[in-house]
Amino acid sequence: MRTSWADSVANSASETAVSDNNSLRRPTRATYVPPHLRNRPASDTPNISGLASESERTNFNGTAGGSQWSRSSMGGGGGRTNPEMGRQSQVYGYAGAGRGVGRWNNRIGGWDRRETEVNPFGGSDEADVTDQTFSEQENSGINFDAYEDIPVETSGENAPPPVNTFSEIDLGELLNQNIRRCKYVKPTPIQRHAIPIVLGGRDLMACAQTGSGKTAAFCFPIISGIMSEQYVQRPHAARTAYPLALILSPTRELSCQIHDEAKKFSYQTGVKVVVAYGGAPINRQLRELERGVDILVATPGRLVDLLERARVSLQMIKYLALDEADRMLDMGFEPQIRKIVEQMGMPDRGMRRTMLFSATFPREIQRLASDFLSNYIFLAVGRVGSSTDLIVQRVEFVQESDKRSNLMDLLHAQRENGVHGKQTLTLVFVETKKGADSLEHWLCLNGFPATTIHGDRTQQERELALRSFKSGKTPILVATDVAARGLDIPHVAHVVNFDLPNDIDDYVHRIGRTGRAGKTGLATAFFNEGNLSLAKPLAELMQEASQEVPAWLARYASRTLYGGSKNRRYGGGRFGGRDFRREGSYGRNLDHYGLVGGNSGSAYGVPGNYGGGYAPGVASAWD
DNA sequence: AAAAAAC
Repeated sequence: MRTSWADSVANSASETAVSDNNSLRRPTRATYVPPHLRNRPASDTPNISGLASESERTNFNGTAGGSQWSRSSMGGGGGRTNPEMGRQSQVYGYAGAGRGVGRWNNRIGGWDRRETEVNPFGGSDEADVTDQTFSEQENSGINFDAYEDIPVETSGENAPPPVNTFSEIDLGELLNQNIRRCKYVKPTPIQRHAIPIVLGGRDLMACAQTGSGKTAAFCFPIISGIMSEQYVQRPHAARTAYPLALILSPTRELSCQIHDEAKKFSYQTGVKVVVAYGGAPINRQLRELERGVDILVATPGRLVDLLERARVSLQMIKYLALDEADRMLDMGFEPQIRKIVEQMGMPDRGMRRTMLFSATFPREIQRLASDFLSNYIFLAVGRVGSSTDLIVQRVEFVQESDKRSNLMDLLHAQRENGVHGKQTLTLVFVETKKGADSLEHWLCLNGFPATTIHGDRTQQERELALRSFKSGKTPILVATDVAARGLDIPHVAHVVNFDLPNDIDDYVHRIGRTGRAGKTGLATAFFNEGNLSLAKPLAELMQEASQEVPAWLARYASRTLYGGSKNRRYGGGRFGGRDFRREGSYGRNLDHYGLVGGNSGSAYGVPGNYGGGYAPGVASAWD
């Protein structure tokens, strides 16, 4: 039987007192103090247990808490009494704590770091939270009824059902407050499905379009889970940090961005988020870690460093999330990730919750990834106007030697058509770091303020470049693939693939830097004989996104002999991936992703505009 | 073949 929340508070407080007297039986272990109870003077103890009585909790579980949230955030529609709420509250043991903490925090001043916590919602910061700001998207004319038609595939045993509103999920009042502060009115499709799956204790491999709210989808269950697990004990070694959750991403800037988001979601919850990445002074990161960490956001290299110095231990990890998971498991990263997950003391799969997220998930990477997962749910979710619908894609045939003058033409046209007062940002992708520097130099010489971001620049230069671009000071950013994934840069109107990538997945991620937050975007690609291997997948992708495929590109595509193993899912499919575990019965010739939808399994939601495959030779689950 | 990721 569970002890009550009030008991646990009293227990932790008294055990802390014992520990202070040096008479604890296990001197290397201190009782875990829940994040929201830390740094609390002992003299306040009597007040605590009195606050969250059993009756208050019952009251909260029944109607008060739920309807309060529903009323303020959902209008009248979300206020129905949900018979499941009581049960969920029992399961997660959180509802009562949420209310108790809220009142408690009002009474007690100066005991918690929350008093000095910088308000991440202050000032202009608030305007930055637009990616999932549905009120804004509604204003921009998106038809939200179309969400009903979003193709969703879930596979795996007994997937917890999706929810339609945040109020159906018992995330806790403090987190709910932050969700409101972020102006998230309604969960995005990936959030509707992913959050119940993880809160239900299941592992997850999730495939969802760029800009569809993945960060919140893995942060919410982590934060909620950490707040509701009151009885966890963490060892304390003087200089070793024991995070409960680890979020890994492939670039430093993306880790920073996730950290910033996670700070918003955990504001005033007492859940501590720390970021660690290379290229920045390690001492500041070490100090932050020493002050305590619940959620560690990191890039792999720096994390390995910290683990080898024994400044971080993964022994207490309860949640592991890999963002851009397919990149994290590709050839360059996989050994490092395997080391972190399998050889550095992290609890085995099954003893932790593991979440893998990306917009793309090649089959061979899925196979690798399944090593890290336990009886997982595979989830593929498209979204309204999947980013490729919001993005107009153009391909021009441009010889290598003509690329610069062609870019110049684009930029001049843009400058002439530009609306004054409205910042137009252009992101130019090139293949190499040297190429980035040289193109930036040339652009500046020719009167176009540009900057560049790539792995040969110092971290300071990289961050300065990103800031300068975001602010519009240098409205052109020349980038390598370091900027291809995950970065949420508002107001990018135009992505130019000056050099096309060799992998269609990289193309998908690159163009996903525009067309965000319900805005439309333009993506222009320069194609020549050097990109022949991309002809077929690119033509298929464009066809699938209802883009105009130039006749010359279609010819290249049909001539391509490559087909085979590099064959992709875009021909005839919609966005999304397919669970590689389900491919046995289809025959091995199916493209390496498979397709969302089809007539099998639990897939549902058929978009009305499906127009058939581009290339007749490509297998489709619809055929 | 290139890019990213530690000092």
